[in-house]
Formats: sequence, structure tokens, C-alpha cells
Amino acid sequence: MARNLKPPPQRAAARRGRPETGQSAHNILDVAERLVQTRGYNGFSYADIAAELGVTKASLHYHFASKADLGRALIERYDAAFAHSLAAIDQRFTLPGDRLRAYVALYESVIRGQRMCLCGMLAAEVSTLPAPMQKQLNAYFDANESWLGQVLAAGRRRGELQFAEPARERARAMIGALEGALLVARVYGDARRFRAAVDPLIRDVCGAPPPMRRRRISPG
Amino acid sequence: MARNLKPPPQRAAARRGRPETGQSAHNILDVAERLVQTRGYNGFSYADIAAELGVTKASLHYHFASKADLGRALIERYDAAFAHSLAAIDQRFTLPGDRLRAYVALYESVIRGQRMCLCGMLAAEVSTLPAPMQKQLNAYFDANESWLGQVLAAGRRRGELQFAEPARERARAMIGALEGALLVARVYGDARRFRAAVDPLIRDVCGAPPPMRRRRISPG
DNA sequence: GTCTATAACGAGATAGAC
DNA sequence: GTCTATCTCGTTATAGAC
Repeated sequence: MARNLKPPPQRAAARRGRPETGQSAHNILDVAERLVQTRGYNGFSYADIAAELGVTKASLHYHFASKADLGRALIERYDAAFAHSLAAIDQRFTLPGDRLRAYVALYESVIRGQRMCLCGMLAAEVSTLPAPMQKQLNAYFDANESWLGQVLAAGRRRGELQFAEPARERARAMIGALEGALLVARVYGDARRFRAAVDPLIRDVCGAPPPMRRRRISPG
Repeated sequence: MARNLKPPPQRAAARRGRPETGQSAHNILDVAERLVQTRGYNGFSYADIAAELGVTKASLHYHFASKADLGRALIERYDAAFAHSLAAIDQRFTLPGDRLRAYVALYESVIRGQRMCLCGMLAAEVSTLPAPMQKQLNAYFDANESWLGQVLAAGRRRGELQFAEPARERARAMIGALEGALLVARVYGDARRFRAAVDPLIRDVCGAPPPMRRRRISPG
């Protein structure tokens, strides 16, 4: 295959005698996560991760025997991190309206770097994914619907939020809208499109404009 | 490679002396379109199309020299068909509210067969697509925003529809919501989830419940 | 316009040395 | 844990016969 023997890769990270076995897996997941969020599960390979980390593909297979294993680990970690974020919102905010806006901000933080929500991206490719990953996706969206549904229900009880249908149904609508706003905004490479597409829907359930102050028009 | 020589493929379609050169391309596009809508651009191959049509991969390359060519043709046709559907809506309906609901029905027709909107699917993979396809995606969403924005603006002028922000902005929100509703409903393999996620957002702009009659709960 | 055959490459994955 | 080396298969694409 006409290989030109190149000098040894000069690993970036290695070289320290650290007994922690979790460090490498963590780095692998970080890179893989970004690749899935930007290119999709079928749009990246072990070679991409290996090149970025300065290791070989074989080394990756030591940590994640198959791509399906890696995929499962990705959703698992993402789902856990999301649950953690929701718990943090619950702790920090009391008013349902504030919780709702913090939830939206969570999605907004994703689009920086042109990323899609990990599970939204995988949702597009769902029919090509191994069954375990499909089940994890269901669980992810179920958990989101459940949390947001409760926030919305509480908000309506307090008279802070308004909507006609069951809270769970409105939660479904909003989660879909958030995912779709990410999806379309990425086409234009413009993160501001996300807010522009989402704010109207927030206003529909809140009576008043979202935060206390309006955002500025120009960068500043 | 231990090939077991199988009998000749027994083509399904061929065998007729038809001079139309466009027929094959049309069939190829039909299959490719469904594959992209269900599996994504990076989730199918020429081999998949060839197997389904009972032809060889080489034969496909005669009609679409590269996968990028095929991709471009797919968006072009899809975009044209969508424009045609919008023109048909304009002709058939006069009231903005009716046009809006017909627009939503267009999306709803997509999810049967577990399909995603072609351009919504490609939007997820946008960073892996050849530049021409990316530009086509922009044009597609621009056209949608433009059409829907005009419908919404007209509806508000008549007092039929209600929303606070510029019509174009509301159009952006609704298109994102529709794409996202498709995206998430597919995870559950449940087309009804689409309507459940979209109806609340329709009701927010229409004063009244969508159609004259409510849909039935059971199949019938 | 479709075929056979094959090139050229990349994918996921494994064996075994270190 | 990471490496080299290799395997097998799938992918896009081309050449040239029919």
C-alpha cells in the first residue's frame, strides 16, 4: 500500500504515570461527543477520534470494544449530565418561568460550536442505530418530557404560565420546537437564529417577555 | 473473496424497450429519497439503491456520476415538489388559517413511513455535505420561511391569526417546531406524536381549535 | 443503458508484542 | 494501555465489453 514509514506519533497526552484508567475514556468520549453532535453517528469514525487524540484506532477499541459500545456510553453520559443540569436548575430556581428559561438556555448553550443536541442528532439517524441506543433515546426524551411537563404544570397552577392542553403535551411541543430550532439554525451557522425561533414560543406560555431586560441588537 | 456465483439478478423493472431515459433516474431518485429520509445521507450507499432496484451500482453511476450529484438532484427535486405543493395550497385555499393548516398537513404526510423531512434530515448532517448541497438547504428553508411568513402576515392583517413578533420570525419558529416534531416523533415510531406536538403551537396563533371537527381517538 | 470486473480507499475490528 | 500489523468488508468510482 506504499506506506511511507513516518516517525512515531508523539502522543500529546501520554507520558505521565497515572494509574487512573478513566482519564483516557473521558477524553475519547469528549471527542466522540463533539463529532456526533456536529457530524452524526454515521459521519465519524474511530480514525477521526484517534487522529485528534494522537493515538491509534486499536487503542480506542481497548476502551470501547465496538462503536455501538461507544455510542451507548455517549448517550449514557449525556443523559446523566442533562439530568444533573436539570437538578441544578431545580435547586437554583424556584419559579417555573425561571426554570423554563434556564431549560431553554441549556439548549442554547449547545449550539455554540455549531453542535446539535446529541440526542436530537441521533434521533435523525435512529433507524440506523443499534437497538440499545434506540432505547436510550426514548428514555432521554421521556425524562425531558417528564421534567418539563412538571415545570409547566406547576407554572400554570401558580398562574405564571398559560396554555390550554395537558402540560405533558405542551412539554412535547416545546421540546420538539427546541430540537428543531437547533436543527435549522445550524444550517445557517447562526446561533442567534435559535433564540429568534424559540423566543416566540416562550412568550406564548409566559405572559410577559422572557427576561427582565431585552437583548441588545449588536455584539457588545 | 469466496464469491458464490449466484444466478443473474433477474431485474424487476427492465425488459421493456422504452426509449425514455428519464424513467430510470426517476426510480433511482425515489429510492434514494426514501433512504435519505429514513437513514440519512451518510446512512445509505449506492449498493442499497442497486439492490432495491435490481440493478448494479455501476448502472447508478451512469445516471448520477457521484453521490454528490445524486444528493444535489434529490434536494432539487424535493424543493421543486415542495414549491409546487405550496402553489397548490395557494390555489386551493384563501384563508390564511386554512393555508397554515394545509402547510402543517404537508409535514404530517412526511412522517408516515417513518420518514423525516428530506431537508430536515440533511440539516442534521449539514457539516458533512458538499458545499452545493449546503447552499440548496439554505435556499429551501429561505423559501419556506418566505412563504409561511407571508401567510402569517396576511392572517394577522385579517385578524384571523395572532402573534406578537414579526411574521417572518414566527414563521421561523413554526418551521423549526415542525421539523423538530418530526425528529422526535420518529424516535417513538409514532406519527400521532407529531400532531400532539404541533397542535398546541397552531392553537397559539389561531384563536380557535384547528379544524371544524375534532379528530377521532380510535382508528376509524 | 446496463453489465462485469476491479481499483482505491476507509471502515470496524482483532491478534499479539511491548 | 498502547502499539504494529493485519483482516474483512463496505464504499465510491472507473474501464470497457455488450
